[in-house]
Amino acid sequence: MPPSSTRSPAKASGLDCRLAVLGADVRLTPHRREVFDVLAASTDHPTAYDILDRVKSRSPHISLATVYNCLEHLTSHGLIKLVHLERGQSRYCANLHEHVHFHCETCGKVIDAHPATDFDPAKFWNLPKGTKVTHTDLAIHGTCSACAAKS
Amino acid sequence: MPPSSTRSPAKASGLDCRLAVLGADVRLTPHRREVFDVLAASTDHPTAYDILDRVKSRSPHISLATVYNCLEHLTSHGLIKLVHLERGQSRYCANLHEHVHFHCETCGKVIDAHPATDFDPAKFWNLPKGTKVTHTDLAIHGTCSACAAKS
DNA sequence: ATTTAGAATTAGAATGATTCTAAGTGTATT
DNA sequence: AATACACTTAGAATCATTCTAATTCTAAAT
Repeated sequence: MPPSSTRSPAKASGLDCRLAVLGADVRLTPHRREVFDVLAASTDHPTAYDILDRVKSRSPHISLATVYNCLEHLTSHGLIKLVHLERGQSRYCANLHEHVHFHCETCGKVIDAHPATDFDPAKFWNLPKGTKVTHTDLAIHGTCSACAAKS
Repeated sequence: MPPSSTRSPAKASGLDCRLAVLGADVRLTPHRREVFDVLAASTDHPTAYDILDRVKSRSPHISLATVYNCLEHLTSHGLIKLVHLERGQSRYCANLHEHVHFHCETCGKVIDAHPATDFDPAKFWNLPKGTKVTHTDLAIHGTCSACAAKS
């Protein structure tokens, strides 16, 4: 029986886990919760396969399709972000704070970089009139300090 | 017979086309030249398939593999750029001026936006010490003016 | 408690994009 | 003419992702 008189708009299932993110009370099935927890505990921007491997230690029978389903659900509900840096596998990121991605072209590592000051793309680039911006994705490519030290 | 006494470092073949880009004298085979010309004449950030279709009007027997080979060659020689905005097909761009990409999430259109003023990512984001930046990729997602007007 | 409806999960097939392979062709130098 | 080597090709192979159909699970209705 639900605790409040009206049903939550998002139907719950499974163990009915909840996650308070950005003021919203999102309910998650056990698998979705595990996928989220794995990603939240990762700072290396794992791919779907990486996440499958990590979730398997807790849920050995989870399938890749379910991981993709969970990631899609979490992404569309704004709990995680999808990162496209290169051709090939997409990466995922549970850091919801405003940030950009530094991508080392030598070792492939991806590092979050947080803003030092406010940034408004409209100030720097001439967008056609009437354009509405919902979000921006900045990827900074180069060599990380560790790789730069080696060469 | 080559015009100068020493051979160009990049061996030429075919009709030995040349292209002066960014001060360099790049030699191109006919197919590479056609792929470049098609892309240079396009402002819509075509995919490899789009480019295949357009090149076919001049060279009906060109294959997709050759288009990919040519695009890879042109990209690695800095004559064109690869653009990753979404999952799925990559797009290509012959605009070598500093610019960013506006991506309409409604109609999928991609528009180049040129800088209104100088932009240095290091001023806005805290990168670890010793990091070397080679280039940045900014994608601005939103709704283009045409799609915004419709809704 | 049982039934029902609908969402979640699964394995595996299907799709789509890209890369690889091996053979063939062409061009330039020997 | 012979050789070497880059370019091109078709098709196979690979990789990432999505789809499909069957199954399981949960919550609500009976």
